[in-house]
Amino acid sequence: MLRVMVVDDQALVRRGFALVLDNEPDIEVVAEAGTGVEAIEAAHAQQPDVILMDIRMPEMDGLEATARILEAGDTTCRVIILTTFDPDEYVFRALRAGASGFVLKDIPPEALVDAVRTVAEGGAMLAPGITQRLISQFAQKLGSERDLAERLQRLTSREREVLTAIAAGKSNAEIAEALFIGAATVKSHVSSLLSKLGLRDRAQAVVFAYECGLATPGEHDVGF
Amino acid sequence: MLRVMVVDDQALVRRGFALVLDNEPDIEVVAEAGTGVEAIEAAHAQQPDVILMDIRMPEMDGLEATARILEAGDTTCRVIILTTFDPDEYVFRALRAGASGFVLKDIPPEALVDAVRTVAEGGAMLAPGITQRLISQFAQKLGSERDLAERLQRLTSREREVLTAIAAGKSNAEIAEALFIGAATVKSHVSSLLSKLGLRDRAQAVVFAYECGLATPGEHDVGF
DNA sequence: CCACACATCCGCCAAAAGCGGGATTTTGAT
DNA sequence: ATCAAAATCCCGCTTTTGGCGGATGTGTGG
Repeated sequence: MLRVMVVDDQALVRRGFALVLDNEPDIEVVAEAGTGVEAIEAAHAQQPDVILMDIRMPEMDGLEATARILEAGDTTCRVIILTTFDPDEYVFRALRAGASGFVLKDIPPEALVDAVRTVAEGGAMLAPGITQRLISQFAQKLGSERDLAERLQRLTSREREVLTAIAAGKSNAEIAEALFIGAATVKSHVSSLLSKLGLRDRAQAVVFAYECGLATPGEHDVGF
Repeated sequence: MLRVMVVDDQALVRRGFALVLDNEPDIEVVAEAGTGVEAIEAAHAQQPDVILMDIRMPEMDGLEATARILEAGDTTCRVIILTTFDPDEYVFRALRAGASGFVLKDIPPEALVDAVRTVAEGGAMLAPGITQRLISQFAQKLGSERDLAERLQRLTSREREVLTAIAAGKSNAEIAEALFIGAATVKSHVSSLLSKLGLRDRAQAVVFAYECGLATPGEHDVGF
């Protein structure tokens, strides 16, 4: 039995969703909440499997509440964000908060039920437009890498190694130490790869490394 | 009326999907193809709205065919990739090729029909697991950007401007020219921002800019 | 076998970058 | 009005960097 909680400040909306879900034999609405604070308390007390969370609410908005509930770590529940209209500005915050779904309130009842089941099973469900945008953003990044990656092949393996190190923010001396070669040799490799790639300095080399996918954001700590 | 094309090397599978779709009043299967090459020809000739594309096929796989069809630009059709099992390795290629959907073949018929309609309307439809992974990857990246972006706030607006220019591969002289200030001033800003961010040189500054999202791959040409 | 290309290595030198000062003006907030 | 912060500029000084030339090994193909 799927234990679901519905969070919305409008009681009528809340009851509507709750009725739709309770009508399913395998779904049980175990809690309702009208504010973010209530939601946090109820999530802790009832430990639902899935939470349907509205964004606009008094006291604390749904995204903040989502983040707190999931950060607490004392629960394994998953959250579907409900919104009325253009989700553009909220979607990134929602994903960062840890939401597993993001659907519009005009979703057909069957689709909502599907979404709850899907999310409970570990999947994710986004409104079609959101998915489309997520894909676009992803594809754009991957797309430009191809032609640049070809230029990478003109480098020797040693040069690629050096370029990777440069893209990690290492100085020539550090690269020399890491590769067990002389500092002068590193400079030679650097000069060579800059020339081959048509770049001027190591800063441009870092840019190139990121643009072609040799380095990708989120890989290293920027502790330096 | 939605014009749909089904591409799969197994005739039975093809017919199965085609029958399901043709059964809908607003959907018409206008073409079928058994190979990637056939798919390209048929897409050009029939101009379908949506293409259901299998991955594994002789002659040319579905991803390659998808890329060619969409690259051609003489069509506005959208593609849903069909696959049997673990799509892990194909997902990125598919998204890069321009696919608007990625679903497993064990999808329920109604859901497939939904997917076709959704995609035709400009949305996207991914298998729940895929969506989940896409979200995870996104959330991870956004997460690491968060704290770094805070450090960005310690900079003055001018310093952020300079940092952006550095992240574009510009030299101090070029930055000076672009901002209508003296080269010495640029050096001051650079020194200041490096100090504030705890970085050593401009190469690390570029890394920081990419890691915190100030610069993102795929934005500028690496023509320099 | 021997040229030739290529990768790898090193030293020298000029240019750029980065550092630590200091000074002036503009801007904003109290 | 006043004070603080930011933005602008300047100047030496040291370190790093990048370009140039040259040395060595390792193949590959004529």
